[in-house]
Amino acid sequence: MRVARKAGKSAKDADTAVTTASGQALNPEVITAAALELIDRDGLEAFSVRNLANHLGVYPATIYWYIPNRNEVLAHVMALVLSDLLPKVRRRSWQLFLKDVFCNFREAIRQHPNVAPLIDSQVTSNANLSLDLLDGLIGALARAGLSGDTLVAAYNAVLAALVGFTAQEFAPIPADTRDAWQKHVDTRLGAISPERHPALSRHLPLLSNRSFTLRWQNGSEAPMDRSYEVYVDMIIGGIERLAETGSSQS
Amino acid sequence: MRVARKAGKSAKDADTAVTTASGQALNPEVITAAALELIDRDGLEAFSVRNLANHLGVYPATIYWYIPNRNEVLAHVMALVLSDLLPKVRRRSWQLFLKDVFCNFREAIRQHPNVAPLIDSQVTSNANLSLDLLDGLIGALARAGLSGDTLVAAYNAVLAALVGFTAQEFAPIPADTRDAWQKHVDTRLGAISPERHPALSRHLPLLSNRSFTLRWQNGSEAPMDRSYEVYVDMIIGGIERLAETGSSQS
DNA sequence: ACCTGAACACCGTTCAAGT
DNA sequence: ACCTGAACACCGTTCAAGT
Repeated sequence: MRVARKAGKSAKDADTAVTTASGQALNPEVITAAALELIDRDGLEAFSVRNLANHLGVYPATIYWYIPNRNEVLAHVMALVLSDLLPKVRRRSWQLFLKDVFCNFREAIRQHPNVAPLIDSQVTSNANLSLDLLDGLIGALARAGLSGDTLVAAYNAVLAALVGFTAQEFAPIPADTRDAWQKHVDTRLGAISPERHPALSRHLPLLSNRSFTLRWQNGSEAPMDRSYEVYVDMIIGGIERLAETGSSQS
Repeated sequence: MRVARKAGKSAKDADTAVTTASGQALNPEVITAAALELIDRDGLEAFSVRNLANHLGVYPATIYWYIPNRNEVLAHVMALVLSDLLPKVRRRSWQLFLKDVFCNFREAIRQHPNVAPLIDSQVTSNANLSLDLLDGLIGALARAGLSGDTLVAAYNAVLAALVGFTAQEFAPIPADTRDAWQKHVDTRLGAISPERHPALSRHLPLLSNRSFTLRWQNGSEAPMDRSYEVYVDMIIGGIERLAETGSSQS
């Protein structure tokens, strides 16, 4: 099973050794890039340190010489995916700045949807968002006229909103959901009866596969562009209103 | 290691057999409750089907007779945690209805913070939110005057907002973050220099440990009540504005 | 300094066999 | 119908040993 490793010529292995076959250019960056590649290709569930090592043509323990544990590998992957969120254009209104960040974030995840489940665990805790970005966000809120506790609240609202929608939009949907849903829709007179759930059954045709918890495809197959636009406008509008009312309300 | 199982009297095992020692009252509900208990006590990372079986005084394979796989167990756990979100009081304004749901959701997770990482994967995909709740939410948006695509967008915004903040607030924070943060703060003149990050370094004292990505404790230790209030008001205010402008804007 | 080779202590899940 | 007992094919991580 583990043959012809250093030679790296074996065509038996599905993965071709990427680096160490030639020179020992192994380093955290190479490892992170390879990890993202694997996750993009095979999904997060299939990812393991052992697969990663295999893909790099190296023994598992080698990974640990560069990165201390699996979680840290995933943190690096998230940092890579989210490394380029800062809007390029300078000196725009704070509203447009925020809008750009929201769009960039979603776009970044859209190009690597399989990392979506990592957003909450990796973004919030360890700062994988660059300090430049955080500074930009806080600066935007300050320019909006916020300060003190209200600025703190607005910052948290923005960050919650930033990751919340996208994390869900691209969250993987269990394979059996499609069938389970089919059953639900078929027995609509049962579980989703007009008497018990009037609003739901009335608007179901409209919401079907276009809404969270009422869909069987995720954002990769069924994007939610319009909803995201409305959502972002809601957040920005909310900040505007917060700035108008002032930071006086307890 | 696996001794005196059916007798269930062994005090060597840290876990006391819960059910099957007496009668075989084993069923999905009992299993789910036991799983939640374990997750509450030991955290999600320590949870395994084998531990669960052990805790129930039963062999791992037994679990699979009632619930087909590990993910399904976790789905049941989420359904249990989120089973009681619907506001009791009837006939209030749609604004108050939404506010109640937001508060109930956060409160439910606050009582079982260790399930926070499951929110995105389990809530969005499989409908662990009851149909009653979904109907209530859609009904509230309809009462707000929304319809068509705008209602869809608003529904998605509400659901994204509902789970986004809380999932993050109670997300577990890696053990080493505290130290890593300490280092960051110590070298503030380095990484967080006033020249490079003016807004961040200016407001850092205010944001420190009170904001996402700038904290070393999660919502269990450092709650974010005020931010959540502002956040919820932003969302509800956004829906109001959306209803006023009508569903005309493309 | 960097990597091998093997081991340790776990997993989720399956399956024949018991009752 | 319900559970045992053991196995299969994996994990993350550690560590002595090589170079």
